[in-house]
This record gives sequence, C-alpha cells and structure tokens, in this order.
Amino acid sequence: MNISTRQIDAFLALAAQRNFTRAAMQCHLSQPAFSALIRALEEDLGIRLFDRSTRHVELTAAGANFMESAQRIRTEMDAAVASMRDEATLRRGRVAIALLPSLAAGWLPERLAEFHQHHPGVELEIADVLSEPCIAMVASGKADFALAAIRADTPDLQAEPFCSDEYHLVCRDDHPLAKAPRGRRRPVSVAELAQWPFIHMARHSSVRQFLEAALHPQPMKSVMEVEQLATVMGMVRAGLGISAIPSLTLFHFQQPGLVTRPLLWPELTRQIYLVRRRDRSLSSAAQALYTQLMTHRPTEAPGSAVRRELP
Amino acid sequence: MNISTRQIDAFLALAAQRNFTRAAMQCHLSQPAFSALIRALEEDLGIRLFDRSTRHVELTAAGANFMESAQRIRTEMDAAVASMRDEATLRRGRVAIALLPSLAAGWLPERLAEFHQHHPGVELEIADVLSEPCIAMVASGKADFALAAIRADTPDLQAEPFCSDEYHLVCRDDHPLAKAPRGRRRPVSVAELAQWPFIHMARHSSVRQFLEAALHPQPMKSVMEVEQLATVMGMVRAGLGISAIPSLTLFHFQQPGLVTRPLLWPELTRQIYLVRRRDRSLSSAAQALYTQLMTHRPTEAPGSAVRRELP
DNA sequence: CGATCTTACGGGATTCGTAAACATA
DNA sequence: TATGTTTACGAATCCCGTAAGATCG
Repeated sequence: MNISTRQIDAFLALAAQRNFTRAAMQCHLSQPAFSALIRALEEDLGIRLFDRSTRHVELTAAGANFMESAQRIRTEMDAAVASMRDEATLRRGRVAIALLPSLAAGWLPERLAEFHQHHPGVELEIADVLSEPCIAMVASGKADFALAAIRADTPDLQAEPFCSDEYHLVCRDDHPLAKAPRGRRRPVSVAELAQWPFIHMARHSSVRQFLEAALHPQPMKSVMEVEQLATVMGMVRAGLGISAIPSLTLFHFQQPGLVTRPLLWPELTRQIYLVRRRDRSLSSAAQALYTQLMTHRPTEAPGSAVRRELP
Repeated sequence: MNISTRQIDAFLALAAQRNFTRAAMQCHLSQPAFSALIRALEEDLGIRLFDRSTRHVELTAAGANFMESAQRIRTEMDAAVASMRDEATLRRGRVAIALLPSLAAGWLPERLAEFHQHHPGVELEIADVLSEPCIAMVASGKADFALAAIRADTPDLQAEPFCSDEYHLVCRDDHPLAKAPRGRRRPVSVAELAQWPFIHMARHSSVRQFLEAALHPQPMKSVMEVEQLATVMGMVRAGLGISAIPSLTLFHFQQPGLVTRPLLWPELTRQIYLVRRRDRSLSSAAQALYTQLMTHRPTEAPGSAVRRELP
C-alpha cells in the first residue's frame, strides 16, 4: 500500500469539483489517468470514496470521512515542504558559531550585520569564548564551526587556516618607540621591547601565554598585570608602560594619543583556524555564513606604525 | 513534486536505524532501491536530510526538523487508513433507516439484535415513521434506505418489493367468527365482517384508509374509533367488537383469549417496498444491514386461524 | 581489508495520453 | 444526442534488484 501526495491532491480536487474532467485539468492530467489515480486510492483504502455516474459525482460517507484526514495530511505536508524549502533557501534557519572574543568584538559584527541583512530569517548564536571551549563546542555539536587558535585536526574535527594574528607594540605617541627610528623600516627588537616598563595581561590569558613563549627566555620589565585588554589600553595611554597585543585586538587601541607598530616576528604570529566537524555537513545557513566569513577574513596587519591623532 | 508514504516510511526507518542496509531490510527493499528513495525525497524537499559516510548516518538539522512532520503525517495517514479499513470491514460505521412503526416494533428488533451482535461498532439510527416521512428521509439523505408502503420509483429513488402485509381479522375466541366455519378453509367474506360491531382506527391512519379503500362501498358497523392499535386490542379483548389489522401488527394481538384469521383478499394485501436512492451507493454498513434484512424478511402470513390459549 | 554507501544497468511494473466504448439525462 | 466516465492499448517513464565501484575506519 502506497499513497502519494498526488493521490491526496486528486482526491481533494475531485471532492471539490465533483467532476472528473475538471479535477483532472486542475491536476494537469488526462481524465483517464486521473480516473486511475482515484481508483488506485480507493483500492488502497479498500473502500469506495465517490459515488459516480456519467452525470454525477459525489462523496460517499467514507469519502466524506476521509476528506477531513486528507485535508489535515495535505496541510501538514505543505507545511513540512515549505519549512524545508525555507531552510534550503535561507529564509529561515539557525547558525551557531564559536569564536575568540577578539574576533567577536572587533571583526565579526560587521560581517554579521551584512549576513543578517541578506538573511533576516536566520537565527544567529555566537559564543565568544576562548579557543578551547570553541573547539569543545564544535566537537559536542553546540556550534556549527569555530574560529580558534588551535589547529584541531583530529579524526572528528577538520581545521583549515583562517587568518593570522600578529602581535603589535602599543605605546603612547610620545614614547621613544613610537618614533620608528631609522626610517620606519626596521622592526622593534626584543631587546628594545624589554628595556621599557611593560603592562602584562594576566598569566592565564592566551595573549600573555603566547607572548611569554615567544619571548622566552628574555625577561621583561613588568610593571603590572591586568585582566582586561581595555585596562591595558588605559594604562598605556596613561603612560604607565608599553605592551604587545595581537592584531585582532588592535581596535581596543585605536585611540587618540596611542601608537601601534607591528612587531613582525614569526614567533609572534599565531594562526587562527576555522574548525568544523568532519562527519557533519554544514546546514544551508551555516554554509552561507561560512562563505561570508571566509571571503571577508581579517586583512593582514599593515606593515607600518599607526598614529592616532587627537581630533 | 510527489511524496509517497513509502518515502515517509523510508525516512522514518533510516532516522531510527541510522543505517541504510538495516532500514532497507525493514522496508523490504534492496539497499540501492532504498537509497534512491531517500535521495528522491531529499531532492523533492530540496535539502539534505541525512549526513552519511560509509560508516555513519545521521540526521541533519533539516532532517531532525522534518522528522516531526513526518511522524505527524505518518500518524495521520495510519489513522485515516485504519478508519477506512474499519469502515470497509464494518468494525465501525453508521446506518440510518426509516421504516413503518409496525415493522419497527414487531419484526425489526430481532434483526437488529443479530446485526448488532455481528457488528457492534456500527451505529444504528432507526426512524419509526409513516410511509411518507420514510420516503422523504431517503430522498433527503437522512436515511440510507426505507421500508415503506409506497412504491416510490422516481428518477431519484428506486423501490423493490420487500414483503406483503395482509389484513387479518381479530376477535375474541368466543366470537362466532373465531370458529372458522365449514372446515376452516373458507375465508371470511366482506358481508360476514360487516355484520359485526367493528373497532376502527382513526380516519387519518394508514391502516384505516387502506381498509376503507379495499372494502368500499360496503358499510361497516363501526362501534368506535381509536388512535392506537394497542387500544384496538384492548377493546376487542373486552368483547366490544372485532377489527381487521395488517399482519405486521399481529404481535399486538397475540394475547390469551384472542383469535386472528387471515382475510386473504387480494385488495387487502398491501405491498411493502424497500426504497433507496439511485445515485448513492450503500455504505458498507448499510449494505450489510440491507442484506441482513432482505434475507430475513417477514414470513408470509400463515393461512389458518390462530387461537391463543390462556396459559 | 571489511563493512557500507553510491553508481551503473537491464528487465519489469507502473503510468501516461489517445482513442474507442459505454452510460446517463 | 450530448456530456462525461470507463476501458483498451501502445509508449514512455519509473522503480526494482544485481553487480560493480568508491569510501571510510
């Protein structure tokens, strides 16, 4: 026994038209083919649904009974198909991504704004967490994909390079290092950096850990440790010291009176990866966001010092 | 676009089994055929429902979404098909018939008892009304068929002979007519009937009208007119007079001390017809009741006088 | 390398539309 | 007789199962 939507449609058309010829036209079928469709349905159900003569077509009691079911089935079908089509055409859907707070605050918002403008029906869920929880969310299926600083290429996860994040010196514009000696070309050296009072992030932060690993064993003149990058910015602007921060967080420091300079040391370039599950295809919405983010990756850091003027 | 129950079943099987081979077996299909079914469904819906590798099969987000709809559709389908099958196999259904009160009280109950025993799920609606309303109920569709004394063979209605209803003399067992003179063979004549006091039904009753038409122009010795046959019985038993009533109402008079004798005049035989609509087929339940009633029609009236003894 | 999904392909069933037959008002 | 349904039938399509191919663990 196999009932198709075409049979349901044929039934409803005939119930409405009470005429095989018109109902057949409505279904874009020849009348005999349509007739066969109705007959097959009646045989499947084991009961006559229409009383018909050449002059009259009418529902039987069983047919009237079946009509209610047929209408509910048709409605449910339509809703399901429309829902799938909406999902396929991005009129609705849901994407969950996990990414580093620095990306989430500085670079992501404009990308999301554009995405949302194109696909207003798609719900967005953003987890701005550190790299490890990012990976965990992808692994557990809570996020469709992640942007994190861990090359998580496991049997389950697939990582591809997304962008690179280079450390920059930040200092006041009246600081000696802001001057870019000998024609701006020469990068700042480790020794130069180490001779000035330094504002550190807390030891547990990834910014601090990556920096320490890169500068080891050179000791720094640490003047204080803070938790938030915004605090680092305040301290540097107040002239308490200098600092070094990843390019993705530069937006915190684009303030009047501050200067940023790329450090351009290979050890101080960390890679950001896009991580996704191997076994799970991206949903239409996730695929669209993926494409959007990949084509608007953060630009490579500019090679020259930037000085913010007071307005 | 055409979605079939087999595709829904295939989807649900695969969602449950998460394995093409097992799901295919569950659907009694070869694995490639099953695979094609899923592919066709995905193409119809325009979206991937399963993420699959050779080792793993899993619902996509869209697939999980579709599952709810699929389950509702399957449930609704099952209910509809079961309902139709029940109707076809008389596990449920409804019959409405209209018939003369005499048939409804005397003959019908045992027939219905047997029918109900065989088909307890079928609802029965009985209208015990006179012939004209019987016909009207069939014509208007309120009754599936009727048993009435009108040969209603119109373009819309079809009548077939059902049984004949012959008038019987009723009197006390000590009445001269109860004796069945000259060897019980000779029927009672009109003249004999007319010489005794007669208990009449009211003029508007069909029993009275048919009797008057048959006896015309012979005048009767009317002693009174009553509305109910039970009253006629009481009067006759009290010795107030005799009466003549149709065989179908004899059950009223099967009382101790009363005698009934068939009158056997052709003019006093009225035909009962089974009347149904031409354009409408009988429902399964109506067809079954029709057969049941036709095969257990009221027996022809016995040819001899019946005397009820006191117990 | 074994288990499992997909592709390829020939045969059989299904379904289509045209045309003729049939039925009813 | 005119309208409308069913039957008949050849052709196109769809669908199935077997066998071979591809892929993942």
